[in-house]
Amino acid sequence: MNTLKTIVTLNAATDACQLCHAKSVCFSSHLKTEDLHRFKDAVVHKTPIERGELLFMAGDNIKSVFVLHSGSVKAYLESEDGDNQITGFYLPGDVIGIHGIEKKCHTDTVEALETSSVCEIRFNNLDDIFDSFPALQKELLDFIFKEMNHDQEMMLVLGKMSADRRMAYFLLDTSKRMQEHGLSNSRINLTMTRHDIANYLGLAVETVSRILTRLQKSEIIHVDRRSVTIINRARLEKIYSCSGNEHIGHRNNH
Amino acid sequence: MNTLKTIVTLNAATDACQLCHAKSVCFSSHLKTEDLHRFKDAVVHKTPIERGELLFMAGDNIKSVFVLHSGSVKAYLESEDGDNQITGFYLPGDVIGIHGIEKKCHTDTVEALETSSVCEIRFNNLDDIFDSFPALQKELLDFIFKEMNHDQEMMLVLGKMSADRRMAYFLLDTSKRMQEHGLSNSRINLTMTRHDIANYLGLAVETVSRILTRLQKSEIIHVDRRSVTIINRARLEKIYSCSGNEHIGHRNNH
DNA sequence: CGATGTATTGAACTCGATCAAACAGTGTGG
DNA sequence: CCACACTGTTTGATCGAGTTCAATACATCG
Repeated sequence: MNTLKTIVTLNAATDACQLCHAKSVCFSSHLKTEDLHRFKDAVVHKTPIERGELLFMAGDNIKSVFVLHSGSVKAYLESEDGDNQITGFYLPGDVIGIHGIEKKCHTDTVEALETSSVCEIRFNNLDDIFDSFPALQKELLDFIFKEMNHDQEMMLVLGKMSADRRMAYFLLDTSKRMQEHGLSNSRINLTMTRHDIANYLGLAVETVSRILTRLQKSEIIHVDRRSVTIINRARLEKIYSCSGNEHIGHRNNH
Repeated sequence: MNTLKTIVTLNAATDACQLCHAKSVCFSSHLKTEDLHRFKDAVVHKTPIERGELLFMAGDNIKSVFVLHSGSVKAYLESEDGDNQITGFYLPGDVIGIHGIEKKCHTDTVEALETSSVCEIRFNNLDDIFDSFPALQKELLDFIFKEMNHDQEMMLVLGKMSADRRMAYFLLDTSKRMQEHGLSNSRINLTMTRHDIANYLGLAVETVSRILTRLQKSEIIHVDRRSVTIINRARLEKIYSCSGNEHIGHRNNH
């Protein structure tokens, strides 16, 4: 378990990007055709990794950046006591493995939530990353800044919000991100466990479970195992934005 | 209150960097002499801002990046309900105003904690920021990545740690950063209020106050108003790293 | 001085954690 | 096909860390 897969270079690497179903959301889509060829030479497709397997671990040397091709993964920081903190969930098109670039080694560990595959963009020299593909520089930076904004937003969520608001935030944010990645924005497919959600939001599993149940009883969402459908987005947004007012149902409303 | 100061270009801009007491910690120290001249032309020194005044606000257009020259500032996110979240405290040499660059407007607000001054590095075009001074590119990126790692670390602090651990983290981290900036690492001068510390750590003011008192009674730190001296760093580190064990004194140990 | 912002301390309360147990899927192997 | 182990999820009952409310102390400054 948790072994790193060996790298397999595809013969058809040149065509791979054209055929890639994540093409439209991949940051390489911003390259001009002449650059695209050089880019493809740097790209290595890795064999899929299974649920629970690691893409890399905190401490590993960084020699490349990854773009998630299919599936979904979680990134987490390892704490001194085994109490990890999930820092994010990633979807196809997302850039992975940029944290700790300046230290030349990963600061986080990335683990597959389901069978997933990535494109690995190799660099001879880490300092090259921003020089090799000038056209990609802006895209990569945009991604880095988006990541920073997300992390700061999480500071607000974790530092200030009630459990209900955190959960509402998670559902709305996941919905938004799925939409940005070309997926349905009302039916959310949770590839992570309740435990992962709880960890990410700084809550206990039981709390996550209870809130989901309450949201369902209030007919704001519909929950079926790992599939969550947003029924009443307005009320969910109200729970997220309002600190008071909109409460989720009562103990017994029969 | 809270008005932005007008910009004053110093005649002696060329010498300013040489004379600057933050020179050794400023990222411009990595420039070669030929670049340094071009750099100085881009630098504008702003008149000092007083405690409570804003350097910029969330939503303002970004047309430059700042380096803190003297004093200290806090950055915070504004929440929909007036409940802000402080995302960081900055010391001389720190780069400020990089969040939201890809959106071309600030995502956070920066406010002086004491009389402070900054160097403003102007850019004609935001996309220039990483092209104008190739030698600075790495330094600026290092700073950005360091910031990202800090933000993620805060996710762990806010998501997983007890109030005691958060406080220990804050004291140790502040101490470390002050040392990196060439200041004493055992006597910490807190330029922010208890309220700010509480906000930053996701706690109530009263909790911060109580923990400081307890830490003092246990002879781990000495508190005198805004000045905190670390007496027993080992025990403080134990509180930070251990989740259990090392507890801070008892109610009454007389 | 009094006035104001900041800090401490005490008492009561609450949200969410923890503990405990049952339940639901999903294999796995006889 | 069923018994089983195993992992993930739900639900209930209890507990406690930290919040909230309230009052007081302290520092600084007009």
